[in-house]
Amino acid sequence: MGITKRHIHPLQANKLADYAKVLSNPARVAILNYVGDCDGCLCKDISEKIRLSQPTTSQHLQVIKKSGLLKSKFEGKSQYYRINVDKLNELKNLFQEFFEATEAKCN
Amino acid sequence: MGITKRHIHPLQANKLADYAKVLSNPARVAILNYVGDCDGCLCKDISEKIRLSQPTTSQHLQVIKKSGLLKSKFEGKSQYYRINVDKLNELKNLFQEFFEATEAKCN
DNA sequence: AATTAATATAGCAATATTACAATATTAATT
DNA sequence: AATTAATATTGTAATATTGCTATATTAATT
Repeated sequence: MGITKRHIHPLQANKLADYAKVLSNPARVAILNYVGDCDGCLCKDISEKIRLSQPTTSQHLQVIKKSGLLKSKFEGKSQYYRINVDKLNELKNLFQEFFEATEAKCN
Repeated sequence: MGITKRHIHPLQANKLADYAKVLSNPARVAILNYVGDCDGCLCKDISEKIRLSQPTTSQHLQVIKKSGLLKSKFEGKSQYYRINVDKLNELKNLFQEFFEATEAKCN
């Protein structure tokens, strides 16, 4: 035991929790804020901006990218990160629906 | 090391991450779904519904309550949980603003 | 006062997360 | 070919999370 029992919960609950987990670390939120600001960001720049080491930043970037919220493009040895706006909208709607559905039940 | 470095991040990033952490476990999302449905739920009923033990459910309830998303009232030995709709709205707006602000930057 | 019922707490084991330094990989540049 | 620069990977340590069983607490009921 000690591991989350995903299989006993509804799919929707697992999905929301998975996305929430991406946002559950302030470094990742800060990264998303910064990547939104610049237009194509490098890992090195991000790591300096958020003041975490390059490897730590790289790992966070991979976690966010795996969720689909970030996309990236290599140009030579440089990898430029951008927000995936489609995915961002998907999340916005998912959270919105959760909050509204939960609120609607309370009447 | 190994602990999240909250102090290096903006307050807003920490705040969003804290709330996201509450939603980052499917059991807690399932609890919120269920408590929304019933009108005043008991820990025991919730634990049966979400199929986790009573102590585990109790702990999740405390985590959610600490965030403000749930409120409760004792009647005798029974504790009735309800959604705190005001807090729910606060979260809805917080997430909404995050998604919209992030999206707005991408233009 | 003893019993019952609802909830909370303590203690534990398994696993996950966070962050780093050191190193490896990769691709452009000299 | 050697160097540089950007990123990724490996290994590690500290801490956090998840869930359980066993037990404690609390308040109503008998």
